[in-house]
Amino acid sequence: MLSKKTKYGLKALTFIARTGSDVPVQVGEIAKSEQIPQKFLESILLTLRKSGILGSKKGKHGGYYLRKDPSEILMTEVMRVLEGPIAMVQCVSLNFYEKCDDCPDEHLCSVNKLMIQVRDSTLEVFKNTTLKDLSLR
Amino acid sequence: MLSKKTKYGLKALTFIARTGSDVPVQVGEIAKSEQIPQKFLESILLTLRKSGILGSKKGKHGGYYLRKDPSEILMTEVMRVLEGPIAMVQCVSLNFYEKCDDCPDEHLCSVNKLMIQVRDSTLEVFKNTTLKDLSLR
DNA sequence: GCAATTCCTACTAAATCGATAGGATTAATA
DNA sequence: TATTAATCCTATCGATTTAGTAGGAATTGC
Repeated sequence: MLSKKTKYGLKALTFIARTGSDVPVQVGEIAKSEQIPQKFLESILLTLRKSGILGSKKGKHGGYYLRKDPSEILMTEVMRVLEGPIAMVQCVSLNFYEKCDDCPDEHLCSVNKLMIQVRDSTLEVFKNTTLKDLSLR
Repeated sequence: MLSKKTKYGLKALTFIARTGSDVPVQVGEIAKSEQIPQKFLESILLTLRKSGILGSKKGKHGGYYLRKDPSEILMTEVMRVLEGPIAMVQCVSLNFYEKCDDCPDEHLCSVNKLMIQVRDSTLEVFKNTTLKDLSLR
């Protein structure tokens, strides 16, 4: 299941992209419009800023803005920041690989085999979807 | 992330399929070979039996066996039994649909749009993979 | 009757999730 | 320069889920 963090994060990014401007958008505005607990959203946007997807401006009239054009923000990047590994098992993860402690040989493992396929097909979707695609109504 | 339950369940099913016979396989044998805590595995195989994927024989020389040929056991079925919904959000699930409480209109929701694609591509993998495929080395 | 197996219920420790609380820091503006 | 409004940061917390464990009842083969 998708975490609320990721869900809220995607909605917030979409909201910002849909404004179509470079003027910073405030957390409160997004929280109200998307029905997201404001404090929770704050921490999510902070994560997105630290990862470089969002930029921020502090103080009065501050807020968050996209650091790239929506058409250049891939879902692979967003999902990895918000949700973590895209693969369903670590032994199949491209960016977060770790050997299974129980599995003696990955190449004989049926779970490994299946999850590679799932990873690749999911990756295909994320690689071909940008924030611009999400923001189109 | 895939739960251990699902991981162990898939490994156990593969193990049983690989025996290639109708003689019941004992939990202890699978647990030992696949390095799975026996009591935990017991409960998993019980779930698979209740769902109709496995059959069982009690008492001495008892154990678990497949109720269908491995080539007829689809991953869609196995995954739904072990892991639950295939979709990453309920509002996109075919078998476990539920409306999001926060989302006023699914058709305008960017998360919905993205997760439908992920669901379909994952489903495509599961629909085209059988236990037989997994059991081939 | 005994041994070996599945079946069933209940419990538990640890981790994760979904927040909330409280304030520090920064920037615009009057 | 004081005020206000925003982000930034750390810490905490209750609820839920996960990954088992414990103990024994029921069933079957010999």
